[in-house]
Amino acid sequence: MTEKFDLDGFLPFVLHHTSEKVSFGFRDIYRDRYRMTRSEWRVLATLGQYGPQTATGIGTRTGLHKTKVSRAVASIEARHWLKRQQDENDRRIALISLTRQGESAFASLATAGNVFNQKARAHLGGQDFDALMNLLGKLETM
Amino acid sequence: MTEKFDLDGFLPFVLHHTSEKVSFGFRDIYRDRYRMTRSEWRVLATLGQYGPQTATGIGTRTGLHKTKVSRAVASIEARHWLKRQQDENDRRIALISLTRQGESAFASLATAGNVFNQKARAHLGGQDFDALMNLLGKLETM
DNA sequence: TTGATATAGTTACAAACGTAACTATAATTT
DNA sequence: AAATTATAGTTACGTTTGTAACTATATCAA
Repeated sequence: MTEKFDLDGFLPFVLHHTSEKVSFGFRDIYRDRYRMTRSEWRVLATLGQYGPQTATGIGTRTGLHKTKVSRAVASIEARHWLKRQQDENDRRIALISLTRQGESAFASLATAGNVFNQKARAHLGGQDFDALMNLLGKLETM
Repeated sequence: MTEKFDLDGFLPFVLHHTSEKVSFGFRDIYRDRYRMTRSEWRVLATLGQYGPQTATGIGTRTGLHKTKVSRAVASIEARHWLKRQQDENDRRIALISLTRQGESAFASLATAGNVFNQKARAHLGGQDFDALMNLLGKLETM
């Protein structure tokens, strides 16, 4: 006889479900506060945390596809939160960096992000939170 | 001075990243085998596992928004994998159930799903896998 | 009973996405 | 040096999504 399938024990389902639930909690913040999409928030966060870099660099750090990065960068540029500086030696690439306004938005969201993360940490307890992060890391290399 | 923000320690980011990575592994299967979207796969799985039910019921179990359910059901119906039976007493609702072809597709994907899940379980080790599922469950009630 | 409110599900429209094709430049090979 | 291949990033196009509005039916309240 055929083995039973259980959606609630199926890792991709549970993972995605939890991820959405958690992500939406923070999405409300950057969406309501600045009307940003998730890609835009990630690009902003990456530039804020790691400093000026190319679009490819942002893609590598965030795991975003280059078209998503391209569109997010264009949209953040449109609100003057970042500027691009063409590379002299390699004219295919540009160094992207936050403007003062971009830094300020990042600072605001970074603070909110830290509060959010602390709340999650408190909810699980520090040890369990760390254990979870560790287990998620292990899944990356599946 | 302002506290540092770390994207790689930020739960929504890590969770989403891992979720995508894991989900894509299985998505390749239902996408290549049947050209289904994630919503469609979830609807199929729910009907396969829990049996005939209304669109609202599917939405409740899967966490899918009712428009997603509506579209997924319509699309699965178009390939004759499910049928709807209008309720006599309440004509707003219909009982949705898999056809024989739908059952057969579900059986095929359920088997693949179980293999996939077992692989993930083996990768982490049974105890860690269970611990992970448990921790994810705890996050649901955040 | 009739008017108001709630629920089930679909549809319309704009925004976001995925894929592939494209432009431009750089690096490598012959 | 010319031809080929690789890389950075953008654009075009069709698909999927999110939000809100809508239709239809049922329930509740006056």
